[in-house]
Amino acid sequence: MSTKSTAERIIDAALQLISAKGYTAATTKAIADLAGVNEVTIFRHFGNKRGILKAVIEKFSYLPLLQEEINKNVTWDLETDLLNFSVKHFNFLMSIKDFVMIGFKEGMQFPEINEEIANTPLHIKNELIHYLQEMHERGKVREIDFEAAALSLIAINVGHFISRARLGTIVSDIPTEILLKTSISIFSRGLTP
Amino acid sequence: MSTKSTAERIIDAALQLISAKGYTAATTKAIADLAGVNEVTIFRHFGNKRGILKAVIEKFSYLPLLQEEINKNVTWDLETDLLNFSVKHFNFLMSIKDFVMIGFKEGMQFPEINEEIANTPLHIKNELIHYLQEMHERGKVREIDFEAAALSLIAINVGHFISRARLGTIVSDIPTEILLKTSISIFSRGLTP
DNA sequence: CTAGCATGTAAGTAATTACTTGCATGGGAG
DNA sequence: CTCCCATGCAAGTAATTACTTACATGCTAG
Repeated sequence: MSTKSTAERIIDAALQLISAKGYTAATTKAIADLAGVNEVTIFRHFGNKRGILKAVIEKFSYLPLLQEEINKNVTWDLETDLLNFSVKHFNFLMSIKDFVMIGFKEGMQFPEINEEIANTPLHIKNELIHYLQEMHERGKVREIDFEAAALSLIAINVGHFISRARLGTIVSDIPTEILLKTSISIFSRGLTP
Repeated sequence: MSTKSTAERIIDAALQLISAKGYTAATTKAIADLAGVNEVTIFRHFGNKRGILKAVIEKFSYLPLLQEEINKNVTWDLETDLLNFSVKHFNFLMSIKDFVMIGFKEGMQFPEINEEIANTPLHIKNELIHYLQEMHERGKVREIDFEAAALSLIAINVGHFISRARLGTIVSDIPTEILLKTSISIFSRGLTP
C-alpha cells in the first residue's frame, strides 16, 4: 500500500487524470478508482468536484520558487549562467508537467490556474532582466531590450518543453541536453558585445 | 444571416467551443446553439460527435503549408531571412490558434490531432536545416548542430506564441513585433561566425 | 407546379455524472 | 475495553448527454 494520506492520493489521481483528459472528462468515479478510494470519500474530503481542483492548485502554489534556486551559483560567465538557468528552468517545467498541462487545458475556464501558471515566468523574467542589466554594466552583454531578451530566453525553454512534453520525439530525438546547450550557445553568443 | 454552409457553421462552432472548453465539455447542444442550428442537424451531417472533431481536423489538414511560403523571399541575409521566417511562423500559429489549442487539450486522447500538429514543425525544421546548411557553406553561419539550431528557432516562436495566446499580456505587454525582432537579432548574431 | 432535399420541431431513451443519505466496520486513542 | 473517526458499501436522485425516430415545413431545381 501507499504511505500517502487519502487526501493526497485523491489529489494525485486527480492531477493525473485531469492533466490527461481534462477536467470534465476526469470523472469523480475515475479519480476515486485511480486513488483506490470510494467515490464518497472524495466528497467527504473536498465537498464537490471543484474542491479537488482547488486542492490541486493549492498544492502547486506552495512550490519552492525556482526563482531562489536560480540566483545561486551565479558565475558571471554568460554562457555558464544561462545554461545553468536553462537546465533548471526546463527541469522545473518537466517536474510540474502535469500541472502545466492542466493549465493549458483548463486555464481559460478556471482563471485561478492561469494566474498560478503566469506567476513563474513573471518572477523569472524579472530575475533575468536584473541579471542581464548587471552583466551589461560589467560589459559582458551588449545594449539590447533586456525584457525582450529575457522573454526570448524563457520562450526557448518553454518551446523545448512543450515540444518534448507534448510531442515526445516525433519532431526530433536529439537529447535534451544537447538541445539546451546549443540554444544557449547561440543565445549567449548573440548577447555578447 | 451568414453565407456559410450549415456544415461549415457547425465546424466553426465546434472549433471555437472545443478549443475553449475541451472536447468533452463542448456539448453537441452547445455547438448546435452557437452554430444557430438544430441539434439533430449535427448528427445528420456528421453521424456522431467524433464526426465533428474528424471534420475539424480535416479542415486543417489541407492548410496551405507554411513551408512553401517560407522558401520565397530568401535574401541570404541571415537576420532578414530569419525575421521573415519568424514573423510568418508566428502569424501562422496565431491564424490556427484555436486548432493548436485543441491540439494541446485533446492531442493525448485523439492521436490524429497530434500527428497533424507535429506535421508543421517537422517540415519547417527540415527547411530550416537546409537553409542553415546552405548559409554555412556560404560562410554566413558558423559550425553548429543545425538541427538543434533549427529546433531552437522554432521553440522561440512557439514559446512566444504560447505566451501570447495563453497568457495574453499578463507576463509582458511588449509588442509582438519588438519581441520577435529582438529574438531574431540575438539569435542571428549568435549564429554568425 | 411539384418533387425532393435540407432543416426544424417534438418527444423520447439509455447511459452517465455529480452528489446525497444511511448504515456498517475497523483501527487507533484514551 | 470503548468510543470515535475515517472510510467502505449500497442505494438512490436529478440533471445532463449523445443520439434516435417520426413528422412537419420550406426552398429549389426541373
